[in-house]
Amino acid sequence: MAQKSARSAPTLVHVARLAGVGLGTASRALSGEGYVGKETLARIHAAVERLGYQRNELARSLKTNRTYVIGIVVPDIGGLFMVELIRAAQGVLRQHRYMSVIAFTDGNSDIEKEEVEYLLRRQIDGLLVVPEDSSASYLSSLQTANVPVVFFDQPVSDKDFDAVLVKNRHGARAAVQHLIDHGHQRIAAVGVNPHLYSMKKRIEGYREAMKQAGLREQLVVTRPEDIDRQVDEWLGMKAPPTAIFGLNELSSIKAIEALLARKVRMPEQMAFIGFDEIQLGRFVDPPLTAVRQPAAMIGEQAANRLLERIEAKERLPGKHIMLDTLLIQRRSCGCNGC
Amino acid sequence: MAQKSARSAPTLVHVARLAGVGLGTASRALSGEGYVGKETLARIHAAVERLGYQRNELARSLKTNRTYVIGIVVPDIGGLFMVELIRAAQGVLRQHRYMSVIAFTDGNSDIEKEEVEYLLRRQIDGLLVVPEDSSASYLSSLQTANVPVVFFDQPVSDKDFDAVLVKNRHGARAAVQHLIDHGHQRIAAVGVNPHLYSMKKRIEGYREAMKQAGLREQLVVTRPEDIDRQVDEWLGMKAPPTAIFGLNELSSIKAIEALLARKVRMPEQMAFIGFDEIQLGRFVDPPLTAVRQPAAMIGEQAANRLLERIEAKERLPGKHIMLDTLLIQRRSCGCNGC
DNA sequence: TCAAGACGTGGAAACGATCCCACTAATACG
DNA sequence: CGTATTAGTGGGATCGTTTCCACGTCTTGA
Repeated sequence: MAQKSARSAPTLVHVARLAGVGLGTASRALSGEGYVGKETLARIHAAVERLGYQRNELARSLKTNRTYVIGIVVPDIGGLFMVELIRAAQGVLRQHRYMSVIAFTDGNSDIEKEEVEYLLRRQIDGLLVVPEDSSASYLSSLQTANVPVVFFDQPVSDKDFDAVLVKNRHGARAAVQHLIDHGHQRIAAVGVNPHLYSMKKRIEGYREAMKQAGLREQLVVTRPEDIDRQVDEWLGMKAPPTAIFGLNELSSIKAIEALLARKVRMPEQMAFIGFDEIQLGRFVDPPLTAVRQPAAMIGEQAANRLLERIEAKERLPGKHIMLDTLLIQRRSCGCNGC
Repeated sequence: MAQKSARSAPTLVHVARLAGVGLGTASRALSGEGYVGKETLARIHAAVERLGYQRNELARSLKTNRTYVIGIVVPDIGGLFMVELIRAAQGVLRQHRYMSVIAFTDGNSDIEKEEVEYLLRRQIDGLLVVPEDSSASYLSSLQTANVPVVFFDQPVSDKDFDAVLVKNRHGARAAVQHLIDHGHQRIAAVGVNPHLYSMKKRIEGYREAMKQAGLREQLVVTRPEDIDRQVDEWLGMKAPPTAIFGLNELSSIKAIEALLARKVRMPEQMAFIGFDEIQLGRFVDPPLTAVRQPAAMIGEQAANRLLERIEAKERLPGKHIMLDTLLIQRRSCGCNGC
């Protein structure tokens, strides 16, 4: 049981009473809608001041059917990518007077479903979700609750929903092509979480580039903790790869960690490009070349689209927004100084 | 205006009607409190199923005066420290069926006040705050709203409030002492944000250690972007410092960045210890020695204390919980292999 | 002079739950 | 047999707002 103050918090009724006005008038005065006399207004404000009145947003939301709360559901907040993305989305929402609540799912779709449904019960006005898999089990709840949703980073199978995506396939392909342009023939790729949409697309990109150049794929998708061993294996081959492509942040971190630990010279002995920048990428020797995702832009675009949907009176058709990646050329790929 | 579904969401009234029972009975059935017949229960559940009923938590909270929402207010989520801390707190809260909403203040105390007051209006059940300065302007609002609060990382001047803190002074002192034990005489310290409580305490620790050893202080507290220049200046001195102590995460990053850029050999030419671990600390050559804060523990302890306060019927006295730091000895301090 | 508007106001009915109270039936106990 | 007690139920008041409606009182302009 929550403790109660001796005198519990003042309500609008108290304010109205103290100001000597009707309840309706007090409400109008504070919401700023509708007529209210200048002098009355002053009296009401004085009363508010005196009592330290704070409006109860719960009651207000119940009546207006509007909470001004947006739920953001993401798997995790490990890397910079998510942080930036969330921050950007939050910034946009905040400007429109929405507050956001963030829920983490740990990459578990059951938790994801649970959180989404809980948020719906809380009557949030909108939802931003990085879904764990494309067949999210709560899609029907969303439909019936009729709450605007925008998906991030991974689309859902139902075409009625919006999604903001980056060109994973295209970005991966460009990165691998860049390695090929440097003359590499044996290019290995390493990743985790094969069921993720973005991972699939990046793998596609890798494959396309390799196939087009007539090169043999060396693709390993595994658990993070096995990457170290994998790098070892590659280094031990008679004809080891001369370049590694890290398919996401975590893979890149593990791979780089392994390479650094073995004092492999980059890029001479092994070139490297990662999808996603990693925090130490700029400092490490050599600085890491990487495919940068426009995290902030993803966040902004998603938030904007969500607001659009919330404001819209009619039902909007689903829309996919595709964003470009950018190849940040530093030195681990063999470029120098660019 | 939020769009409305053709048929708006079903309420308990609809459920009760469909099941052919009274409103009260339906409520009791779903909350699980009070008597309700076995057969009736089944009928109600069937109705819930049929209608896809989801309880409206807003209405419920309004009546029960309990939201099961905790606000977490932090300056920023730049580094690992905050992420870990928040995650830990959230984990504990989640287990007790509380959901948390996170608000960022950008280190701006006006935003901080705004966010806290907004959260209070939303009738949250408790608050976890990393305050920007100890004289937080909204303390009186907190008192009158009578909402349980626990402060993190920095206490507020009012002794009635709880705070979970780390032994900043002690940790800093131990780190500097460690450098002294390695034989260093000229130990510089660099930091930012002098008004922060934690920064002040660390500076105290640095000073104490230096004074006790009879060494001359070389302390610079400045803006992050000036650290590069500062390191330059130190390196250019006739008798340059032989060790640097980074007073927090950001300072350490900037300093290390500067040292790496100038290819300063560590620890031979310059030893380094940072307060707070930095993400690249483990990978950089040499691996960085650092004072580790028990981030997860801070989060847990704070969450637990908050729950204690929420559950308590009487008014609890303010309590400070102090946690130990840990010196992670890697190689940048001159130790090797330990 | 009178009707039409603009201003300004108070009261009551929601919003969707909880929960207390009153009431019935059936069982138990002396 | 009378009276507690337990199990089960329905209804209404209530949480703190917003919002609609009715009803005044002034200005206007024809």
